[in-house]
Amino acid sequence: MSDKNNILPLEPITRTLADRVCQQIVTAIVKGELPAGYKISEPELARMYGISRGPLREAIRRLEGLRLIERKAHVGARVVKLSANELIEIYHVREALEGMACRLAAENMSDKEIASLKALLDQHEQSVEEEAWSSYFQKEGDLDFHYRIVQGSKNSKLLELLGADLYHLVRMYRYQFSVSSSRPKRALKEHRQIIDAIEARDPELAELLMRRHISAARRNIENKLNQKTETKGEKNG
Amino acid sequence: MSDKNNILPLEPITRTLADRVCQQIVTAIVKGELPAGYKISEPELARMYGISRGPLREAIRRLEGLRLIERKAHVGARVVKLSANELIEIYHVREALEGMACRLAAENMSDKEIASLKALLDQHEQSVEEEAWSSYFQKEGDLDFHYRIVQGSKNSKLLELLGADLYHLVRMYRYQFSVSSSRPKRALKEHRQIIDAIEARDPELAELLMRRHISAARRNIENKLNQKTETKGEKNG
DNA sequence: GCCTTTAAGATTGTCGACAATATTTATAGA
DNA sequence: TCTATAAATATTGTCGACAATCTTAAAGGC
Repeated sequence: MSDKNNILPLEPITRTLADRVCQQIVTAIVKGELPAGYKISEPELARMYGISRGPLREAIRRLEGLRLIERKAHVGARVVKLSANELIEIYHVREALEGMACRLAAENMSDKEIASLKALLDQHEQSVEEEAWSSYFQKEGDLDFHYRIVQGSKNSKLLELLGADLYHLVRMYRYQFSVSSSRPKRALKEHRQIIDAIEARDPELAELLMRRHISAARRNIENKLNQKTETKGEKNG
Repeated sequence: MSDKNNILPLEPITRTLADRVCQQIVTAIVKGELPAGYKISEPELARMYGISRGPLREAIRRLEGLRLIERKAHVGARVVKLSANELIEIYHVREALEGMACRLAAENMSDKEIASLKALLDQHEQSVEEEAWSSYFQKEGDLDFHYRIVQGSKNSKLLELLGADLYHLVRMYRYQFSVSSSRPKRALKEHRQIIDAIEARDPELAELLMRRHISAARRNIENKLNQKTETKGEKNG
């Protein structure tokens, strides 16, 4: 209580330089400020963020763990450039993982969490009807719903995998392709069905509905991609 | 084609110090030479492997990505100590992920891969009947089967998640608890059913069987753990 | 005798410099 | 003019030392 801790940060502003810079770079990549495929120069980034190469390398290593950058020995690191195929792959993984999360959530989610999630959906519905359901809120709101279900599964491994490894990639994709979830009302309805199944403590149904929900999103993307390639004309036919 | 490449290593002997040391530490952890919960001292390990702290920190950071080490800022790193609960969690994740992998494998696995996998099962069966099906071969053989199916899914994200994040943890668990798969003949029979479903190109059935297979293994472990806690007596009743 | 405070020790975080490797550019030969 | 070799450059990998932080232990006060 002396004069040493007179300024103690309310938020964990910084635990270490690498931590802080890592978060900054994550944001930069997700928002596209560091574009996909960008070659990362260690001295350049170090100068940009005002730190030495040591902590920066630590941050880069962590970003690699998050699958946001790829690195080759003696060559360097690049921001990942997810192909259409990889995006489809991610949705297959989400279908499996979030389906299981939903099943477990139906068993382990507390009544309080369920009530809170239903309230969130009410909020979303209001946004939809006000047609203020645009861009930012939609994206974050949708992910918020899915994230809460994963939390409700009470399975820390699921949370790690979906949260750390896939969450940022999906966010990056949505930002850069500015994907509107295509049919907000339809998605909201499916969300309601899911939470109803969870509230009814019906694991089978909850998993089934979540898998359908994500599977539909995947097929939607597949269709869009097919249209694009058709528009482009036949290149390698 | 000059004298520069006269000695090109068949195996990637060493790409970088961090790479090599990382693999060494993985093996050490899996085999229990670095016991669970062990406090990792950077100077000590650096001296042990004859490298500086720089590459060692790089390796430690990678190990953290593989979930084999947990680290806290300014405190240090410890070898993970997976609890019974976490082990169950991992099996839930495996059920979801490998179920999906099996579904995709039924669609994407080549006839050649299927034939090869059936040959592998013949080999396993022979080992069982010779009762040489003990310890090492059993563990690695089982994982080999599962790994090949994941490869057959042709989904690189699945391969990353199951290969990098979960594979080593399962290996570690099997080594340290020296778990025998309880019923080798039963497991082999289930493996045959699975490959049959894949060969029949029946994704639904393939996924169902794989999920049952892993789910059964999980319940088996749960039972053993319950027996243990019962034997221990009631502690927090 | 127990708790608080303070100081010592050890460990991790950070930095700048050097060495090894890959890429690029320039030059010589066909 | 094109190709291949070789030097030059830039980038990454590695190292040792210093600074900040946490842990442990001891001393003083209540």
